[in-house]
Amino acid sequence: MVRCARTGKSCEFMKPSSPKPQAKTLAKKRKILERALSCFSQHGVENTTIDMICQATDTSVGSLYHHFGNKEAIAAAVFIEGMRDFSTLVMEYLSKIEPKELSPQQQAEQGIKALVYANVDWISEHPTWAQFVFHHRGMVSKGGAGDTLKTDISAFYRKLTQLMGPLIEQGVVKQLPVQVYGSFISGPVHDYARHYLAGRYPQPLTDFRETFAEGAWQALKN
Amino acid sequence: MVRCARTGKSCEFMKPSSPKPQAKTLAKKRKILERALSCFSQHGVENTTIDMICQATDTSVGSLYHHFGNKEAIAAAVFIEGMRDFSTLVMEYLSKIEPKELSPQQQAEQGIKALVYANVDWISEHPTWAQFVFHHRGMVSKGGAGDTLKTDISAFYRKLTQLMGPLIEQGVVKQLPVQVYGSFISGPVHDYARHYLAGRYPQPLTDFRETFAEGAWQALKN
Amino acid sequence: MVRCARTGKSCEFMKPSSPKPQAKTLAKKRKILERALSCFSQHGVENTTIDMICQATDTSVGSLYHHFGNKEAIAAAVFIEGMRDFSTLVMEYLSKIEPKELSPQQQAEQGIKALVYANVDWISEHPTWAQFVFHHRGMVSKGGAGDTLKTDISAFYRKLTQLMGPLIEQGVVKQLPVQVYGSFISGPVHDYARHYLAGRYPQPLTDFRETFAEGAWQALKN
Amino acid sequence: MVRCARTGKSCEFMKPSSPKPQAKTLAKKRKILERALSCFSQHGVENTTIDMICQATDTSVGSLYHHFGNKEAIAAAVFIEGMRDFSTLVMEYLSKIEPKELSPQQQAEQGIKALVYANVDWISEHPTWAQFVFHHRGMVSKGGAGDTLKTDISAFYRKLTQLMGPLIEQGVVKQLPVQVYGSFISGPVHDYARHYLAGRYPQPLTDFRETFAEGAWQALKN
DNA sequence: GATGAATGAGCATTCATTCAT
DNA sequence: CATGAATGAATGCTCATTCAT
Repeated sequence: MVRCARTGKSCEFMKPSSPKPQAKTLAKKRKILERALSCFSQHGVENTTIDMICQATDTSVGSLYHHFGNKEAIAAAVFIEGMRDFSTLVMEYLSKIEPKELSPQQQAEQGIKALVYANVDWISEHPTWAQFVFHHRGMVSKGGAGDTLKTDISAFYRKLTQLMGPLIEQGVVKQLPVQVYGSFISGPVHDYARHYLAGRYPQPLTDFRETFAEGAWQALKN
Repeated sequence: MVRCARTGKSCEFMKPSSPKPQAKTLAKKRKILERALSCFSQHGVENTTIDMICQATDTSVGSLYHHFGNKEAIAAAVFIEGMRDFSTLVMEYLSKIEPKELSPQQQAEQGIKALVYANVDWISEHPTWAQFVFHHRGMVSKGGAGDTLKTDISAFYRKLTQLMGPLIEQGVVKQLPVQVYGSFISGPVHDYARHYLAGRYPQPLTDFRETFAEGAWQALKN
Repeated sequence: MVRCARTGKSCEFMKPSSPKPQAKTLAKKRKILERALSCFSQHGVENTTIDMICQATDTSVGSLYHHFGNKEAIAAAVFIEGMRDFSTLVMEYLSKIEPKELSPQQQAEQGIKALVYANVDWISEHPTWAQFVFHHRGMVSKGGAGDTLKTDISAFYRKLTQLMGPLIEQGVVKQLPVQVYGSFISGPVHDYARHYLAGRYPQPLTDFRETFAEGAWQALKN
Repeated sequence: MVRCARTGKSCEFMKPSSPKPQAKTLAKKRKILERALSCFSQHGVENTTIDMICQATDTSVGSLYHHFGNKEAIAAAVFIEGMRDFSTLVMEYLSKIEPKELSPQQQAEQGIKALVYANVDWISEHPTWAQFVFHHRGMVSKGGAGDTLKTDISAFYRKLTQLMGPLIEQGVVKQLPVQVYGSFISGPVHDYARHYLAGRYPQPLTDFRETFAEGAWQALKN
């Protein structure tokens, strides 16, 4: 038996709905997501009402629920859209490095710095999205959309492991769990960004792009 | 003139409430704060209802409002209580360093590491409180209690500046704004802690106490 | 002039819709009715949504509205379909009695018992339909389909009067309004059936087929 | 751990709320129940909105939910109040019979007829309540109030068994399950009442008080 | 005839806050 | 100081119905 995504009710006859989203529809969904993001980051997810989103997106309540099912699903969709955008940038930066022309040390340094750059640049270019994405990871696990996210994240970690694994063995960087790597790379940037985006720090994040990159490298190199 | 904690209104006839709250009352307040914290961290602040806090604290709605004025004030009080607890630990760790017996490099290293230790240890000992405190800084500025906090925080930064200022001038550590220091010191720890406390990472924070300390030092030293 | 099934509005230019619906269409309508019934009896009419019926019948919302006009009309159609089925059985049972070969007492007894049997048997064979039909008589009067039903019911009572009228005059059964006859005949059966179908009684209705028949006869005979 | 009756949410600290209803409060509850009944019977439970009940009872939404928790619970409370009222009348009628002065046959006849009278009289005196009570038995089992009802009902059946048991053994009435007794006693009355209360039959139920009593007796006697 | 996206009035329910006792 | 009944604005969500394609 299948549950209705919207209602949650189930009925012996229900079948899994076939997913045939039209191009037109997709464009509209994307637009809704962007506007919804703007609401979320202004007021916080909990304080954003469906009504706000309706007005921001020029959509009726019914239509919103027809496409997303519920408020949480909207937030999750926004989150995933942002996460995907971010990880695209990460992959792009990493793919620019040409391992064959570099020494192990150079590979490591450039890899780590590329990750820091990706963080700094994406946050600077998409501040609202960043603020939202980095504060709502928890939200997604609940909604059914969690799977999509997990796929993305594990792909990310696989890439990271693939990159760092050999370098760890060669002793050019410290031997640590992948997660700790992540914390050294994005921790300082996110911490600063959070305060900056909240208006508590005056100097923009980009002023310290090199600082954060160099710091992460110094913290992780052997 | 005095403002009513609840209404925010003020009246020329109001007198400051008796300045010596009874021991009994204080203990009860403390208990309320702890239980409220537990609610907040279970459900999130927005999703914690006054009713939950009432039941958790064995207090009536009326009583709660009599003492705190409104929900936001309760959250702010919880936040401040935690923040104060944390900064007490920070000060304690810092005061253990004997500057006179150490070289500038040693002073710097020990100071930076002490701050990392304080973060790691406090978070490990008070995980719920930590999770709450580090995610709700924004909350307080709204409530009238913001002043109390600002006092605390500026005291903290004054202390940090006082400690690092001379060392920066002597060139033993990089020349950076105080805020960036903060990000390198607490960023990685908090990032890891957030994931760990959310159950996403298996290894406890304390396993990397030294790692995070050494990393911060490497990132900041000249 | 003809009324639009959907809007209820009428217009001088409208023509009666083609009087010979295709076999294909009829079969589909029947299927829809059966599936809709299943929904109604699972969730109750009020709690059955158009969406459920769509999924249960593999039909689009639009199509459903095209054929029936509105939700109430669907329920009414279901009701009437069931009622007609039931009354067919009643007529069949009654027509098996050969009045000419029987004494007035025998005629009366067999007639009354035939009616009880018809109730018991039809309910047992079509439990869902029965549950629905006997609980929603009110529903139809509202919808425009009421006329169809009234025709059926008055035909039923005419038949009953025609059967019992002479016997009442001859004094073999009590002299009572037709409606009271109906209550003695179907009241106990329906009461028991309601509880049984709701799962409150363990023994199936058929176990008491003869009991209910005999009881009705005893209650009504002179 | 305990669930909040209203919210459904649970929190580690919650305790079962101590039931201390004041006299004043109880009177108000009773009034609310009566007015709510009137709404329910006019529009049906599903079609009665909370708002209607609020206006009918001169109560705020909040207050209604403070006392009852949700709409279903209100309906259940109404149902139980009515059921209790009815069973009080049943007991009263039964207690008037003096078994010692009567023959077994007389005992049986008077007992059965007393039950029919109780049905006819209560329905006639409380038509709205009757209409509601006899159509919503299913409703209660869902709500937590079901236990209260089960207690009442089983008490009723115990009484009935206690009364009829010996008479069945003595052979003055047919040997049948208690439930079938119930159907013969209340089935015809309820069937007629349903139609009458719906305005489909002209003659009031009381006109056939004796008819239904005699009919039930004839159907059940040996 | 069929489809399903769009609509929006309507509903149950929540919850911070007040205030009489 | 404590209590908890009362309040009602606000919110997320549902669902019958319409209509352009």
